[in-house]
Amino acid sequence: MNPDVGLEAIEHLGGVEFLSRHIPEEKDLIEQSRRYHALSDPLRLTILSLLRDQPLCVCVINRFMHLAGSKLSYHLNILKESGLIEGEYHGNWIIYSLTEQGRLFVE
Amino acid sequence: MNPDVGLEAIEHLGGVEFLSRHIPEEKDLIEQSRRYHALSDPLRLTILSLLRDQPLCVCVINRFMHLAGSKLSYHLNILKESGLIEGEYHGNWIIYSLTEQGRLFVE
DNA sequence: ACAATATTTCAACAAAATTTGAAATGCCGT
DNA sequence: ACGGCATTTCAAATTTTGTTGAAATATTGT
Repeated sequence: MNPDVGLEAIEHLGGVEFLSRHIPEEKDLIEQSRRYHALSDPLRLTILSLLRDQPLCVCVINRFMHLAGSKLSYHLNILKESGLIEGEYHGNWIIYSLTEQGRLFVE
Repeated sequence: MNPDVGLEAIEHLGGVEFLSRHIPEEKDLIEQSRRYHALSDPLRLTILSLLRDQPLCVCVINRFMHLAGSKLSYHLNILKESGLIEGEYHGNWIIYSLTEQGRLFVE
């Protein structure tokens, strides 16, 4: 037995399989969910906000965040791996900045 | 010792605390990360896509997804709790649809 | 009130993400 | 090459999230 909402409209269009017409491919779903996962933590969202107007080194970020170094590093790495930020050595420090992708999610 | 990038520009504007000027409040950070968490799973993204063009009952969603009922229910609940979908009984079935918020993340 | 179906809830378990502190690495100045 | 600082890496412990199957709840039709 079927509900009175939603199914007929689909059945006469080609059945349940027709529903798949807008579903992204598996690999895109995985990439997308990976990016959302990177955004799914308050600490990481804070880091993105900090980088909004200028690149910053880890030490300055942490003047603000007050985390164990390894913890901050862990979160920076997740943001980096998902393509939201990038980091580069300048002398003794690593300066992180938003990528173009990352910028899409700030502000 | 401080890096040659990022800090002075901040120091003379009011120090590290000035960085906080764009950081959302804690409760907003938590709500935001909660929403992103809901989006951080391929199954859940698939459900949102399925609902793109029409509300659907759980049974029709599952004709497509082929999940254990309790598993589908678990994911539906996460989407609902984060405000991306809403469900309502129509007769024997619960019909889920995208909320306005949810619509922002589909397509 | 009862049977039948759709869906959710619950508790136990499994898997994945996060935290922690110690050790390693990278870059600079001497 | 060495010493010092910034940052990362690693493995173990902890916490959170996701899965499973059984039992509970909700709704309709009789």
